[in-house]
Amino acid sequence: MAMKEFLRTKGFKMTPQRDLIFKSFFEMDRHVSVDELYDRVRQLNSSVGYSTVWRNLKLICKIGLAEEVNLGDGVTRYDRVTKVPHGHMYCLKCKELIEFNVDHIMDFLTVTANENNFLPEGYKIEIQGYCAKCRETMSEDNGDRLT
Amino acid sequence: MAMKEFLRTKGFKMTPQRDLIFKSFFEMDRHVSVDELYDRVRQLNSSVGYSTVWRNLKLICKIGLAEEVNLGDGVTRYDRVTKVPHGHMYCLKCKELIEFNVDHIMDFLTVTANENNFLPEGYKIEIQGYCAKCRETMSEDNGDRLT
DNA sequence: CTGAAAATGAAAGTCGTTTTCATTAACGTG
DNA sequence: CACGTTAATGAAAACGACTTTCATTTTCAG
Ligand SMILES: [Mn+2]
Ligand SMILES: [Mn+2]
Ligand SMILES: [Zn+2]
Ligand SMILES: [Zn+2]
Repeated sequence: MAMKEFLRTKGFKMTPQRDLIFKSFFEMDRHVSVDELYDRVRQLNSSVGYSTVWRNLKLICKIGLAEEVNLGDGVTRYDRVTKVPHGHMYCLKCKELIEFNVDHIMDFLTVTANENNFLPEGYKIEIQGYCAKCRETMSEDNGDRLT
Repeated sequence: MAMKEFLRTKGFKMTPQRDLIFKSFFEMDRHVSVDELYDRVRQLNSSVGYSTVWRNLKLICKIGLAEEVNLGDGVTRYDRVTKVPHGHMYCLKCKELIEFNVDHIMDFLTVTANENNFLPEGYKIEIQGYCAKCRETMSEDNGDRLT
């Protein structure tokens, strides 16, 4: 009942679809795309519409429980919000996202913003490349171009 | 003639359109989108096609003179490559991109990648928020929600 | 010059995202 | 509970940046 109450205070209603979508999102791996969540939700209730999943993902962001992540591959992913900001290592081959702690950097970024009179709303720290798993695979397949 | 030679060594040909597009790109503010460059090029030669501008921007990237920048607003921008990696402060209101030095951070990112056996190909360091100019405007317009 | 290969421009295609619209459901109120 | 207002839903269409296709033109090495 907690989520329902929370939503009410913000002027939103609870529905069976919404309940299912929210629960599925929080149970799945963070960083899901609309399609991925849609597929999962459909397994549990095949009548839920794509736009409903999309709208609820947006809603989850609006109420501050997730944020959109854009990695330049044309697909928006949704990342559960945690207290700790973090960075992402993004594998260009398997698309996996590995998170890493970023505390060391935050001071620097904050100061930089300040110096420029820039009001920060969010940060994005990303390393693109190839994950350990893919590096193995790739070096087996074809010499070792990557090491 | 320098660029023409350079292209030839890579198997590409020089054309009047290409020449115009390349020159326009390097004269404009970095971080242009296809549309922005297209508009500029059309001012100088209104018969150049959109796809030609697009293809040449891709080419500039392929030969290593620029890279794509994605900020999650659905528009790809093209950033001239410089020896120094840098971060971007991205104004959510006026879309301006302010660059900042990022040397302090690179060590940390390199080490982080290493620890995870991740092979880095590129980095993205971004601060999203509101630039000095927009902050002024906004606080005039409506109290000072932003300070 | 000539011919093979690359480049161009217009138009069409792609694909994830977003909006529209008619209908249904939620839920505070009486 | 019944009601009325308002939000939510699902299907389909619209959107828009990006990418490809294809017929034609241009480049440039030989
Ligand atoms: Mn994350
Ligand atoms: Mn830049
Ligand atoms: Zn991988
Ligand atoms: Zn601004």
